[in-house]
Amino acid sequence: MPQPEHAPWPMNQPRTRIQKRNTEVILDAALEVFSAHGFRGATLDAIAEVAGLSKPNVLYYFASKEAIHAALLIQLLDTWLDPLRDLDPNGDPVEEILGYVARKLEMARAYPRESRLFANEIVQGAPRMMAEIEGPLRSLVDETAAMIRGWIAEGRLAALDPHHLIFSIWATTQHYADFDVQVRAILQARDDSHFDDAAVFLADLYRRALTPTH
Amino acid sequence: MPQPEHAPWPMNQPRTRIQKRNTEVILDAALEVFSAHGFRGATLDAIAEVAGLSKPNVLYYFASKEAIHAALLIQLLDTWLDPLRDLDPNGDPVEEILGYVARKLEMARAYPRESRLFANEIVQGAPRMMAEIEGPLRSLVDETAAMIRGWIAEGRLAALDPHHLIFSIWATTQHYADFDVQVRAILQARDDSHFDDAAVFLADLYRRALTPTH
DNA sequence: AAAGGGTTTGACCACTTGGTCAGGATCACG
DNA sequence: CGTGATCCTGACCAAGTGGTCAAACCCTTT
Repeated sequence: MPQPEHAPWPMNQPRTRIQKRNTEVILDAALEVFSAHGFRGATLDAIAEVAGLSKPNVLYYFASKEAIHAALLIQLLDTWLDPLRDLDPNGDPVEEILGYVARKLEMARAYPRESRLFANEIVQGAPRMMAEIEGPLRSLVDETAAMIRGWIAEGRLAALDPHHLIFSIWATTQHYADFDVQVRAILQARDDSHFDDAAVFLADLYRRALTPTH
Repeated sequence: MPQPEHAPWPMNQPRTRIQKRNTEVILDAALEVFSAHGFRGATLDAIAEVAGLSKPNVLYYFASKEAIHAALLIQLLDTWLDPLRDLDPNGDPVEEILGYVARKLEMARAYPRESRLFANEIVQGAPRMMAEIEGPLRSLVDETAAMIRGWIAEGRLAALDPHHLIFSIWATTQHYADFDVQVRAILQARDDSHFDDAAVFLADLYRRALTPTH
């Protein structure tokens, strides 16, 4: 009878100690499984096993597989875009963008599963994220693009298409998380140190490309 | 009784007209489905429906779901790497690399499904492609990196890490295929014309970054 | 036109999957 | 304590899955 009707308590602030622990454990396990197999490829059994819980118990905390996935995505997009919001219109343009590249690369190193979760979703057509992309994400990108255009007009940045510049930064940094196995196989990397080389490379690349030529 | 024992005729040159047509139809349908859902997310029923054949008939031409997937990947990697082989050690370094970028972007435009098939496989850990990556792919990349290092030593190219340069080219060009829906949503693109802008941007980016400063 | 192969299919099977449910175990609090 | 709410589970189900098979249906060749 007292089964929660999914979910009666506010997801963001669980009511009991156990709720807090288990929702966290489940979301972490789900991140592991969804990022490794995509939505359809992930199974509740796998999530339950990684979480160390029984399948019905997982479904006690989340109404469905969809609900777990949705909870993950909502939680993700915000933190994922934070570095972009940190761009300071009053800073030095080249250094601001280089800083953004560095922060984005650092996220790829620290949160590869989140990056792959995102990648899986987009590659497969973003069926559960289109609204977020067309709404908040597009707005933020457009604002940033306008800011960059301003810098270019002031002659403080080389003239490059702002939107495609942003795309290229996303692509190059997330590549080290999404295509991790390929990068590691080619570099025969045993640890994370190639991220340092990548940081140097990307700083060089974008500094050379973005510094205005007078 | 005369069921082919999977597959008795050489896959590359089917024996009958019908075999040729149906294997092609199946592989095309499989490309569609695998690239959109990943291996585990794809179903034989879906492939059969897209192909316009019955499920048992699909399994008459391929031994299993795995076999279809393998046939696709084998066929893919070669053509995928061809542009890299076209780099001419005797050409102008900057123009050679810009040409490579342009060809790679053109492939992303012309063969987005192939790119996404590849992306799905790598993002999910490349469980069925590791051998190819650690073998032929790594060799080719290492050779190319050595060539680029030579150009740099001659002062004909800016000093940038060759491996990471190659990664960045893959990342930026394939991004337009793999993250197609995101790119389209942000640019509100209704056709393919943003690929032209991307071509201009990438040429600008890499020309500025790669041209040596004397 | 008959034969012999290549081709196609409906029916079927074992297994996996997301999800349900009744009841039991455990916890928090008066 | 004890009692009510929270937490957990084994057993179960319907739908979907990859794959099999015998029988029927072509299609070509003689």
